[in-house]
Amino acid sequence: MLEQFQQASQAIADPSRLRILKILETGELCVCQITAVLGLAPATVSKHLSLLRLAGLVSQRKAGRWVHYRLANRSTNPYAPALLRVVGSVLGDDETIAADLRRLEPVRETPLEALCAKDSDPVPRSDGITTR
Amino acid sequence: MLEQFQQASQAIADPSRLRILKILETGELCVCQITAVLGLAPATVSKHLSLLRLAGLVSQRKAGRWVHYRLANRSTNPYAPALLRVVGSVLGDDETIAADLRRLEPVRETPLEALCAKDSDPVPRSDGITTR
DNA sequence: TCTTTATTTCGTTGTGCGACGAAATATCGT
DNA sequence: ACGATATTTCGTCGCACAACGAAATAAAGA
Repeated sequence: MLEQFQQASQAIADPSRLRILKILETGELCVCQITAVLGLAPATVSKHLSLLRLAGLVSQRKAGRWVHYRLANRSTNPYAPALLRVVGSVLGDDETIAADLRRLEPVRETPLEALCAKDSDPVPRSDGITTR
Repeated sequence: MLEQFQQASQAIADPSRLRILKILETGELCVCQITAVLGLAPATVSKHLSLLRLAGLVSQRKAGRWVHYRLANRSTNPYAPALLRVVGSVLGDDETIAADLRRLEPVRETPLEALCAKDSDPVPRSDGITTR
């Protein structure tokens, strides 16, 4: 019990995972879309998603080559709903989160085949800082 | 903003700090009382309390030799109230927390002068495990 | 003032985790 | 079956932190 609460609260206590949860609030996303928005290495994003899934905060759905993640509805972790509710009620005015959501828009427009292609253009950050 | 949320959620994502918050829900306590209940070294408890205070989850009040801590009402951290509310609504049935509360009762009965004396008897754990 | 003691600070040690690149796995399209 | 690619796993590095003992600080009482 105490361990489960710790696991879930630890999962939301990381900036990258928080950013993932906030963009997932707009709906299901596949790993390469999340990677494009965050600007982190695929391995890093995958690890974060794995942790979020173990904590019961997100669930996954395999569809062909792609794995789609979404916020968990009925969670295996009894503390996930309350914590997800807090996350959802918060950080609406954070600049990092807002920038992620702006970067997410064109990502959602682009077909997965084009977005995930090896030589596809990275989604630029609005502040001009380049990652990777 | 993101940092403040991270700081507060990281603060609640530790078993020892969670135990501290849960016993503080019954009211103000001084450091030596908390130490007696948790069975951790004073330096460790002090560090945890310092972190909780930086995160805006608790506030302190100095009274003579003793420093009393309580859950923060009006916090410096905008995310503290929501997270404290979650903590308060949860873990009522956890055995570790329940044992802490049982150990807390006699601690509250004992005057601080007797409780904190160097050679005072430690409050035994109900499960027989001895710490330190 | 001197002693006692509650609390904090300091320094150390062991552990956990976030980041990445490289390698392994799985699935699609040819 | 084969090559391409999305995702995960593995191994590593650097850093943050939980725990403690020892030393420093602060306040009470003699």
